[in-house]
Amino acid sequence: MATIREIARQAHVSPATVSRVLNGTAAVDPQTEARVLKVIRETGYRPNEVARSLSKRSSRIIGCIVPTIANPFFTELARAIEDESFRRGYKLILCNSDEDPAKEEAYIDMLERMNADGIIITTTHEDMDALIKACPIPMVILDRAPSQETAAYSVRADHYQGGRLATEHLVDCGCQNIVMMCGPQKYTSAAKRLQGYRDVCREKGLVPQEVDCDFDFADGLLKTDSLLRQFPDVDGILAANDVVALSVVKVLAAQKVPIPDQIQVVGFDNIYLSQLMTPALTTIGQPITAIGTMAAAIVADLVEGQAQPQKTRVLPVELVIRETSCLQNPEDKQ
Amino acid sequence: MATIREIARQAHVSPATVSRVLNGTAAVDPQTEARVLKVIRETGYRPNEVARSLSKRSSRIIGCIVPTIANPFFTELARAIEDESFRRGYKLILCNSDEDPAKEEAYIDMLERMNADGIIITTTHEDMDALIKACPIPMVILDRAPSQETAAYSVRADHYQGGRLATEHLVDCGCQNIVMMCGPQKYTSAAKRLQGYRDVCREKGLVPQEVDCDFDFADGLLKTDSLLRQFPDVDGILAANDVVALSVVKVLAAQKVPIPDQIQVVGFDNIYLSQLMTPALTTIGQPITAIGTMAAAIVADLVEGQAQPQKTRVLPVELVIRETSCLQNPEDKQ
DNA sequence: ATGGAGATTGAAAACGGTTTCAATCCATCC
DNA sequence: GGATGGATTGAAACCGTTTTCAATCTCCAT
Repeated sequence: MATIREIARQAHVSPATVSRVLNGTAAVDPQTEARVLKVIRETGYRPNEVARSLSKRSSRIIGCIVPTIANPFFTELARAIEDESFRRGYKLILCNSDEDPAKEEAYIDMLERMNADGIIITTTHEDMDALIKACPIPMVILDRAPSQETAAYSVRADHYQGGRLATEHLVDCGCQNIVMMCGPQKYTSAAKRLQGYRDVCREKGLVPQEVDCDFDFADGLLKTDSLLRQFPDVDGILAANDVVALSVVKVLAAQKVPIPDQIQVVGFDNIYLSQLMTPALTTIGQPITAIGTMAAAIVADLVEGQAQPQKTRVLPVELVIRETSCLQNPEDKQ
Repeated sequence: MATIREIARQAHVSPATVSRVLNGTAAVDPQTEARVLKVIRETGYRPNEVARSLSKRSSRIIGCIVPTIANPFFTELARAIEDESFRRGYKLILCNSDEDPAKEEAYIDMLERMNADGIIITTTHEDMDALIKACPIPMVILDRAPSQETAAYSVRADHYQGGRLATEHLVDCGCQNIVMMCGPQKYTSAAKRLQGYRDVCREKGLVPQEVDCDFDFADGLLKTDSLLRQFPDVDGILAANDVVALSVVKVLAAQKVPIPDQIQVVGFDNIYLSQLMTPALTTIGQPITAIGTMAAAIVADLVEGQAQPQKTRVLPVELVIRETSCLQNPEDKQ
């Protein structure tokens, strides 16, 4: 691989001049420029990105850390982030934390040492604030709410409203015995949804019934099973997310419980898959693409020194009614 | 961020010595070492990875390029690759080519310029051989077969055998009118499966019936629809992959076609999702984790200068029978 | 002719590590 | 007592860019 000095030698100029034509950082005589470009073209020279990063202390790399790429919600998010990053001229490094704070820290450390320009992270750390404070480069929090004081940048959907919408919908569908499968409460997203559920229950005079559940298939299967045993009269299930909802539907189908006739199910996220399942899933839709795009745009702006006026962006959710729930007809009501 | 020279100054040694204790590349006096380590600990010094890469012309980064992270097959593969890479001390950069050869080349270019140590790629390039030849760093081809001459490293499942197994299974299930939804024939994986299908058809005296289909949900929905119109008597569908099979099942369910009673379906890949669908999918299982682990192990070995004796690894597939197919009972046979 | 101003250019110093090479020190061996 | 040799160490070059700073050149107004 040729170096810039080699190009300079062949074009009878200094490396500085080659750098200038490469980056357009200063005017160079058109004739000289043509000569340099010719040599570059002929040799197929490509500047070494590492040397460039070292010199500029910037790599045009954005790191993205998610709990797990196995959840389609995060891969769809990552796709949106990548698209926007790419559009703005950044490369994206996608990292899996496996919900392991240590691995998460290791990746942050790695990214900083690679001169990454920014980090977009859905942290699983209990102490989000410490993380943010310790990070010397722009960071935006995805899908989680940092505590007020840190005033970190964050983009997320309105999970509280989502919890409310889902619960209200099940009530509208005639459910009397709604059980919520709560995601891990250390995540603000899960906590907010639960809060929305509880508030609606109180308003409607229902007693909240809750089951803890991780955000994955395996635990979804397990917890659905125990849920059915613990609450034999359940007629509505609010799944922790779509992936869990899929497990719920799976277990119900295996037990020949008719959906939505006996039990109605609502998911959360509206991943692409939710419309392809059989039956198609009623769910709370997050604007996944908008969240990802916005997060990437914010880091890019920060990297380029454009201060963002608004630090916290909470995007609206929407109820998407499909086949796992059924609005009660007025005449059915006694 | 402190530099190595700063540490050297504080520890009253030269940068060379600090480097030596950091890397263990040469013996240093225990007392000196202790002094250096103390300073490192106190300052929280972390070596700059970029400078290190530049100097060593190696970054301990492995690039992984897949067509799309939206297909769970590739995310599961990526997870396995990441785990093995991580275990061997490499970072993984995951890139989406979107099945766009230009984007693919751009990523390869980027990786080379970042001093990536190796590349694992599921290429969508028609001319795989040119790609491989042009790449100055270790590369292993995933899920595709390079042409004999290049003798590039590759890891893949036995797609031909998979095509055969699936077809034979449908025949065993009593299907007389099997239609294959072929993936894009420019991919050797799709071509091999088709070949397996055709061979079994010939052996069994069936006439092959084929429909072209991309490897994604959207096209799966579209092509299932046209398939049903084109072949009204179809009683067995061989989907291009599990993702397409999911679409097939979706369309059949929407049209109230009973599965497997009227039409039986077999997928390909055995992604995690296939067991969670309703009905659970009969499919040809690829050893996804083994493929990923092996690919990562091979690049790592190559990077570390251990020549691999065997360039091509073809791993076995297996038939996984679930609910979308039904073996014919002997007594049912007339 | 002279003095700037502005346009081009190159030398050299970064950036923050690693590595080669030679120097120094000290113990050991004839 | 001097030669030998191994263990430690540091100076300096190097990796391949960018960037600062000063030098040179050109052109034009005075």
